[in-house]
Amino acid sequence: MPLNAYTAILQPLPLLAGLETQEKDALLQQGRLRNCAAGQMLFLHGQPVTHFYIILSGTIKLFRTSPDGSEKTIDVLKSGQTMCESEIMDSCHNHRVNALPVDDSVVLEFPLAWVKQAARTHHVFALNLLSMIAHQAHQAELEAEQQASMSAAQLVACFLQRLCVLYDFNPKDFELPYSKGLIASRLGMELETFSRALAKLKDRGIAVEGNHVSIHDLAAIEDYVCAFCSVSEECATHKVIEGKLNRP
Amino acid sequence: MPLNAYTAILQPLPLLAGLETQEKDALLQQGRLRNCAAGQMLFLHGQPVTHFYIILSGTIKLFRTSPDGSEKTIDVLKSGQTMCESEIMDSCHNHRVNALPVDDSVVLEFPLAWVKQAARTHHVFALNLLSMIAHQAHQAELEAEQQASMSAAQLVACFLQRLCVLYDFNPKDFELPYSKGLIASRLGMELETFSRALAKLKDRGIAVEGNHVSIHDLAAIEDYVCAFCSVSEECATHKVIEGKLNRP
DNA sequence: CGACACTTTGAAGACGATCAACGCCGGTGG
DNA sequence: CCACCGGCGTTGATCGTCTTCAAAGTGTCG
Repeated sequence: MPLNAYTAILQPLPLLAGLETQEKDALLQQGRLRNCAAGQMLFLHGQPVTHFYIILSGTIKLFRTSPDGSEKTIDVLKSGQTMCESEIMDSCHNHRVNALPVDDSVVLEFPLAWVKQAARTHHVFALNLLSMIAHQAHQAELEAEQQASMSAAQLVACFLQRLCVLYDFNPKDFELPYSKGLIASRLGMELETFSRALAKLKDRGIAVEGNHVSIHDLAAIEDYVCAFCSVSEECATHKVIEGKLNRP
Repeated sequence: MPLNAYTAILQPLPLLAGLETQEKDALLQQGRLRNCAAGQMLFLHGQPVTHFYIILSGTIKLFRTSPDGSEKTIDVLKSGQTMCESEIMDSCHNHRVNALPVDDSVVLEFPLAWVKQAARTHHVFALNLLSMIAHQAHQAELEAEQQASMSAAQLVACFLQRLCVLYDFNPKDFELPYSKGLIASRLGMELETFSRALAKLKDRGIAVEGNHVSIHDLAAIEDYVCAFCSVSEECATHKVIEGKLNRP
């Protein structure tokens, strides 16, 4: 069965942390593998929530559109991330966002009942779920705060750092995993503003040429960005990045 | 026992929905009543989370301070609302905000173990908790989006509407429940901006004199504000408000 | 009455959005 | 092989909105 190909993604899943390998396998077997072509909506804002998803490969954009036509990217997800965990639990059982694969993607999809059943039978699963949702709520709050209090350039610097952690990139030298337009939208700014922000970051030791990024002088970036993080522990991102830089 | 005085607040609590009256009472008995003088911090950002709180009377401001001294009000809570439900579940077990009573307030406080125990023994409780947290996460996201896409005046109009629902005010005629400075901070804007926003709203049928507010011409407000809400169902606020206006 | 917190108003400045034009590149079709 | 096109990104100029600083007005409470 083709699920084996994704063991490296599925076994370390935080949602399943604390379960035995066999228990994990038993749960995962119940999922349905689904290929999603780039550009083909996976689900729509307002539709009833029917499934829970684990992304196995590709990139999926979550966004909302206002009646006035403007589009806000809520998040851009990669393999190993999950979709709809909090939408499932919200009392209004409709999707709160549109989901659109940016690349050709593969997801593992589970019916709602699966989540409820898993939460009932495995206490750990329920706790993991709660913890994930609570954490996401926190992140959303934090991001909102940062968007309000940081300049465009700071937001970009911050984003690049997070990117390195999420994708395990070496900050000195990596490629943007998706287009600048998408990044700008993710950061809630116009493409022009994003472009100008990159120019400003040149002076601060972040060089971006085309899709290639290299971050030098981490200390400077930290001063620039982290002064606005509310609490040092919340800036654990930097720790991870430092680790990367100091290694080979 | 003095808890009886708050029956009107405690019995309809969404967190306890679906439990028998006696079960609710048994759970609530384990809480400790606590008086909080205005201006005395209830807990601090970064401290370990030790309790879960139900607000019985008064008003409590949740906020964060940046190292640069600026202060962001996350929320302003009233009786019947709860604190720390999602902080409890987050894996980092520290407070993410400061809590400061604006008025002299009374809270019912429960140790962490109480929440975990209640979630274990009452399935409904666990589900309510999850649903609340998921819903809050959604609200935070939505608010962030609105802050980015609406003008100051629109945000204020929107806020006043929500205020009417939360406090069961008659939109034609009510008093602001706390200071304009606090409202401005809650909306993520400067007091001056808030003040100017009120001036603009005069033309649109929202009159504010001192602490007194009267909203006429609800249709106009809806056009003004709701065009930016992502989906009509999410604008249920308006339905409630209309109900109020059409009554007596 | 006077101190003080709260609010309003004015004027200047910063920042991002918007509009418009241009450069760059890969693909398509003659 | 070259010309044309469309998607993507950059750059410049302008505009509106919010913040900031400063000053004056309002109210309450001793």
